[in-house]
Amino acid sequence: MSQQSRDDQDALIDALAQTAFVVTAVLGRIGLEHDLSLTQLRMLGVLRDRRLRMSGLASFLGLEKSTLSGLVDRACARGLVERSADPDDRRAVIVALSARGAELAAEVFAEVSEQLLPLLAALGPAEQSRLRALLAGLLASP
Amino acid sequence: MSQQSRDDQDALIDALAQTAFVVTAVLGRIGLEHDLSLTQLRMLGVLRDRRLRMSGLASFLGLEKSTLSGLVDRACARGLVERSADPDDRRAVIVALSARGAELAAEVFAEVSEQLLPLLAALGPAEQSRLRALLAGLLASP
DNA sequence: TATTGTTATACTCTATAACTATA
DNA sequence: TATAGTTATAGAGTATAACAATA
Repeated sequence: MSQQSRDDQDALIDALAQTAFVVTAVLGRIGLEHDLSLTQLRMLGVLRDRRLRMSGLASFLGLEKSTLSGLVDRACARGLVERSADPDDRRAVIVALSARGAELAAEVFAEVSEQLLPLLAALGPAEQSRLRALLAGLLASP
Repeated sequence: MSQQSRDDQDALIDALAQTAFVVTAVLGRIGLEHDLSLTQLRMLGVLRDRRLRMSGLASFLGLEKSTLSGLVDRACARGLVERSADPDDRRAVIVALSARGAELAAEVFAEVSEQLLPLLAALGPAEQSRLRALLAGLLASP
């Protein structure tokens, strides 16, 4: 039993797309309050746990290296990230959060949690666990 | 029991954000193949079931009216949407999909389903139902 | 006067192509 | 020759401010 009709699947896909838009909108709004585009926000998020070369960061974000040059330029000018030389390869440039960038990233991502939490409050604790497990399954699928 | 620890909630928020990025990436990639930005894609999606005035469409998409003017200009130039007069208010402009726009929208959104479905295959039928219900609860919350 | 939409302007994000420096 | 980054250029998306036409 419990067959999935075409309509059921469509409804799920719709729900997923809408959820994506809602979450993205929250990220965008919080970013805006700190003068950060979604891309800058993602960059800060990626750099929270890592130091990367320009090329590595570009492929992480799915951007061309020329795009990243501009992105890093602007973040650098604002003192959020820093470029440094790679001692192993003099062509390469390492990008890392500055102290101020790390501080801002922590602040922003705390706000994100804060603003998504009320959304989650619509679900009970058991349901939250269940949702977490389901999304984990989804994300693991490659 | 079944208390939610801080870490559990953070994990759920992380999963939500990642899901949003994955879904958005799929939408973006399919859009790209048809020379449609995410915003153009959303506009087509909104106009699938509605005819709207410029102002209505702008607020639907969360954009300034001036932004929408350019967006509609470009979509118009490609023959995807059409402007027409509002008989009730000569200041207003009605935007609607053209025949070709409707065709493209149907095609693109069929592709979206096609590409998200395999992701969903990671879950069994009962889990899909459960996820749908949970997301619906989430989206209903505000 | 207030509202609807467009235009002018400016900035960010994005890619492609050409270039420099290093490997 | 090939790779890492930057620069030049161009186009889309975005907002603010000024404007025209209509209500």
